[in-house]
Amino acid sequence: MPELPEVEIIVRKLKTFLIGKVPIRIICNKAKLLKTSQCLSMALDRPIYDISRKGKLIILSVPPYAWLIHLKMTGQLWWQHKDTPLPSYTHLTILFKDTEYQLRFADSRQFGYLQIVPEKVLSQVPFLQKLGPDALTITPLTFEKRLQNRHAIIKSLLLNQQCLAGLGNIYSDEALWLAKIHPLTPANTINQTQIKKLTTAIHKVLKCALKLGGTSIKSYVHPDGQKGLYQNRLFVYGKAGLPCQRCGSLIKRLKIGGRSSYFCPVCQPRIN
DNA sequence: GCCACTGTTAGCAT
DNA sequence: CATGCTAACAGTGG
Repeated sequence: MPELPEVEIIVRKLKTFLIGKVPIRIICNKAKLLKTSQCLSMALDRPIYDISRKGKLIILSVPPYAWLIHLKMTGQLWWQHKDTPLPSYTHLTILFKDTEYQLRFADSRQFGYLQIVPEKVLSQVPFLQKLGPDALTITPLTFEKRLQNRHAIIKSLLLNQQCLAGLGNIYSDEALWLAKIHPLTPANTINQTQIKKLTTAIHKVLKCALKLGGTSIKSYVHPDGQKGLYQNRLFVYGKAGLPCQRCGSLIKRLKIGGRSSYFCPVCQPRIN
């Protein structure tokens, strides 16, 4: 569920809670969600220096280690007092020095993980190595270069984190609708003007979602429990059979690579 | 109950 | 290399 705006909001809020805090213990109830190559205790008892993200991956800088958190589809991070009842499917709990608050990692589908690696080898983590440029800051020119030799359809490439990092199913569909591009369009047939429009559309939809606290459809919450509001501003995602807010035609749903794609057949005509 | 669906990604086959 | 399919898992809704 969490795509770039949701992850960015989590990072911003975690910063206000966690910078300078010293993790002293990790309680792990589901071993496969905790990936550590070295002795775990080595990574504890050091202050959190910074928190950032690359695409949808959260990175806690805890020198000389980096803690990587991926929420995948249903992962949640909660910052809660120790006496607050545990959220369902809490698999990891991180305790800190001098506070009764805890960072809790819940994930019903158990696809997410916390991986601790020496900061030195961060650039060798395969997932990070392959990750494309960030969707929030990519320029039309960079985007054009990455699309020009690709035969795949644009919807698949927007979801491909190696092509562009940060978009998921919701914001891909929203951006294509804003840019009036059919999801099945082969990437290498999209002209410069359209790529520029698509880049602008991606930036616009991500920034607006950020401003509204992200999209809370199923499980997404901020670490303090607050929910996003962008689900009220979606134009096409999940809107099959409803009128297009631009032209009134009925929104269609298409299965692309096993994922639902929503689009307006009139605003987003198939050209190629 | 059963089946189809869900916001992600890695790994494998083609 | 590029692309497409499936699995990992658990919940929800028809």
